[in-house]
Amino acid sequence: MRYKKIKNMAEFAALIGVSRPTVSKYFNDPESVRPSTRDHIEAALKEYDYRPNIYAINQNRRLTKTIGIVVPYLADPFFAEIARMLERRCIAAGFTPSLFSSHGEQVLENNILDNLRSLKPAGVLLAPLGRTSDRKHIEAFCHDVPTILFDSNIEGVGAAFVGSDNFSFVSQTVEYLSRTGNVPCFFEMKDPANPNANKRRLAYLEIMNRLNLEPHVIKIDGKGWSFEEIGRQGALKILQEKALPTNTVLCSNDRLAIGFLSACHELGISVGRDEGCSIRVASHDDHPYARYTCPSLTTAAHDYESVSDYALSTLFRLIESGGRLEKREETVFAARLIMRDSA
Amino acid sequence: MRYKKIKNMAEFAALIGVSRPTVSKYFNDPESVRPSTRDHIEAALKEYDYRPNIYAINQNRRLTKTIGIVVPYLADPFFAEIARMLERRCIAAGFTPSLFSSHGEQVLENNILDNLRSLKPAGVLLAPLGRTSDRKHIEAFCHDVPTILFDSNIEGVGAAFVGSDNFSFVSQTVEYLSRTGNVPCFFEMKDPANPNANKRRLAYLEIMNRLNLEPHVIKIDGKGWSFEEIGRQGALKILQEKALPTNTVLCSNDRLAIGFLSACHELGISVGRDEGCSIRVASHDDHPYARYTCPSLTTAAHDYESVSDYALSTLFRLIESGGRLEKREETVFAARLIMRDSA
DNA sequence: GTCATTTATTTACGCGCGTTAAAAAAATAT
DNA sequence: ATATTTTTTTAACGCGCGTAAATAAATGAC
Repeated sequence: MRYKKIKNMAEFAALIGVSRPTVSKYFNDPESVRPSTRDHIEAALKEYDYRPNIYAINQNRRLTKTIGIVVPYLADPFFAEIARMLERRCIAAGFTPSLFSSHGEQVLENNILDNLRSLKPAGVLLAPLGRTSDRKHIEAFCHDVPTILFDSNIEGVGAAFVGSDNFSFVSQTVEYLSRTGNVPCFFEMKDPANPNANKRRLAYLEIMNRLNLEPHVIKIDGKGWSFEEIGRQGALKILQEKALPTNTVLCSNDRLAIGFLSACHELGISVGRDEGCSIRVASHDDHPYARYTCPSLTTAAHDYESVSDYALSTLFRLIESGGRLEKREETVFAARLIMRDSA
Repeated sequence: MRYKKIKNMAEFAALIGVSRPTVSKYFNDPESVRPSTRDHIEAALKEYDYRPNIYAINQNRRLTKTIGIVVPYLADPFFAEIARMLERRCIAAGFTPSLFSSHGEQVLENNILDNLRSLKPAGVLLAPLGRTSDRKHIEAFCHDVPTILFDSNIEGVGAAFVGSDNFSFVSQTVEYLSRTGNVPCFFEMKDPANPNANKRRLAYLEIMNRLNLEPHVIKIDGKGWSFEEIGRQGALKILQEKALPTNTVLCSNDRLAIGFLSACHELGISVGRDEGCSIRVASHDDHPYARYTCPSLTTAAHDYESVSDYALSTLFRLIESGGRLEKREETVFAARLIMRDSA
């Protein structure tokens, strides 16, 4: 590395004895220049440290090499985990991921999309807030920017949706639970923000109906994204009132279940599939911490890998085809039952 | 909102009957134009939707209004939580936060810093990987970009460090544990990536020495960022070998403790401060999930609020003073003991 | 060694905005 | 009404790079 600081591409090109357009070509696509000049430039890049001004580069480009990733709540390890996978794959594909969290608020989601639009990203992967999203705003955004929705679907918005098959989650847990013990009741928030929650309840009702079993849905109060606390409070109430219709509880998602387990422990109620236990708890998502609850949580796992892989490959396809897909695609991946100790 | 799309500032200015330099002035500082013209422009902005091209804006600026936030591992809820607070405060202060995760890898940390440099951010908040960081690379970065380190300190690097006082964490937990029961042994990873871990061990040794108690440090194998699994495996080994020197375990951090609790449950060992329990477990961080473990985890809490507030206000001070502080500052905040059920 | 082909150079313009200096206009003071 | 101050306008240049056309040089096939 040499001392002198290089101001711009012209200076760099002059310094190494190559014309500026050639250097420009190199940065746009290293394969587009002759191997000998490529080597020459690359050797020079090691010597002097020069990086093109990205703002100048992007000013004229209609699209950049940025990919926006928007999640509703990054402090939720589920989204942190999927964001991690998406980021890595973007980098591997030569794009620059840019990560945003809506922190559960519509205003922020809208602001993020506004900012994102002016970043002129090649494409965007958006996991919307769900029920609290500003549908029109998102629609307008998707109209201008190639966008794939993931996790939460909004009918008709975005070029495609990639997510998990809620029916498959619930059918597996319900079947498993009813084959191994008592019939499960369904434990969920009264007004869930996430549309998947509604799908899961409907799936529960349908499956119970098919199996000719009586369904019980327990709806608890609470809003926001503190699902563990909401689950805990809801569970405390139900358990203290002894209002649990069966000894098997199927939570809508793992974070509620974590709260439920916490409440059980507080009240001295033993949870698990063992003889001595008085209650079974299962749920959905396979949250990164579901393995470490006490007892470990029986749940239905997202196919994280497939969802993130497919979301990104769909986005690349969308980008390559100029931002339009023939028709809106919806792809969901089946869950995998993870049998642990809680049920 | 009108139909026609506005290409650039000149077009917008012409459309609303104001000169382009005035519009430019307005965007740089709305206060710098006469109230009447300000109102006029703002009314027009509601009517037509025009946003200046950020790439053109930033091309000539030496510094942008971006603030980079870099954390070592975003899938760790601790960092997700602090990142959330930092982002919100940046937005409130009129900056645009840009969040990056090193995913535990040196290569990625270096790449992020390289990219960040060319983003010309007004300032950067960096929580480095720690032991696995490339010190020279970070040093070079800090030389060019106003940077505040947080969470993990690297001696002499960056304009300032803001974090938590590890000694205060450990002194409180150790005192509490030894006053309420048996003497604690210290449970940690053999080669912790995070420098705080070393400080915590040293603090433990010193405090035990002061209290005239015999220290026991248990070092377990494992590398990477899967602390829960590492803690679980380590605990299983120790517990099965019955190699625990006392019935009170102080884990270096909450994620290890979560793994420890999981192992205890698997082996049927009851954890808690109650009579019937055979072991007590405590730790440090007050991880967002520490409240929901079974039993809930007694721990020492970071002062998240103060750390993030102070880190950002220091950064703003640094930015205002042109990227240099008189001398490198180190600020640490005391912990707060959170007494729950595990010890 | 010649000719066709590929690759590099020269020259020049454009992008959208920051910025500045001088001139003009508007607001305020006298 | 005039002088003074403040604000806006006009005109013009620069930033760092993309890109296109014409020209020159290097390469490769025969």
